[in-house]
Amino acid sequence: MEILSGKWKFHILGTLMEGGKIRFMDLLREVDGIAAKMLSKELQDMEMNHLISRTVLNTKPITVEYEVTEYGRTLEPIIDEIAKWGEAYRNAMFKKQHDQTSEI
Amino acid sequence: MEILSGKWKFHILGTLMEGGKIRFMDLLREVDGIAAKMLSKELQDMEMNHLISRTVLNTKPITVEYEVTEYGRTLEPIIDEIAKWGEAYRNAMFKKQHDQTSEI
DNA sequence: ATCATTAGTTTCCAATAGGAAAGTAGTTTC
DNA sequence: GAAACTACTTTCCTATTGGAAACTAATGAT
Repeated sequence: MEILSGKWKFHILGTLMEGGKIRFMDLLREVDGIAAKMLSKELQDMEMNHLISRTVLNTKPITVEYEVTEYGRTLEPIIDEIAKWGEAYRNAMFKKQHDQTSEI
Repeated sequence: MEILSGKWKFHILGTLMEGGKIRFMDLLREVDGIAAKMLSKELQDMEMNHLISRTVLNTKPITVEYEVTEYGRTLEPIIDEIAKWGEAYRNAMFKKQHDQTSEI
């Protein structure tokens, strides 16, 4: 699943799946810790893969709404399965202080 | 799922799940395109996360067998769900020539 | 002695990922 | 006219990822 690669796509997609249509700035606030550049890049990425749709609204300051597409919804079983796993095995935390992505 | 991050973990885990116990050199041959360094690193990573086990056998030239642990097996629903998705939506390839993560 | 096979490790390097901060541009409010 | 809000983009920089190739070390075969 290279289409879900990167640090943020799962979180963004999860947020959009439970929240429906969400504007850029609201995503920036809801996805904790993400920078504008990353959010923009990840959204473009997922839009290119047709997982989400982008709609520009002609409001006072323009706003842009993002939404999971029908195609993106087909990923829900996977996202759900992962969420389920997370809940079930979160307690079995086998990570240690010198975590695997770094050196000894 | 940072524990399944990287280019190879899914492939290695999938191979081990269907193949049972597999030796290093056999994995190197079965996981197409992987370099020894990467295989070694990813196996260590997954061993640290208790997804697989490593067993040294005292054969003529020593051999090392890798196997999915009981804990690693708990990821099977996720792997299966992803495989299912891949089969169902492989045809809907929305990736274009100037693709963001790979080449053509 | 040299080669092959086992399971790695080491080195060197290029490409990608990711973050902080500032900038752009249009509109509206004070 | 300055500040604020929208949605980004740009720049600069560091860290991580990943690959190719060579190397180590033990053992066995030719």
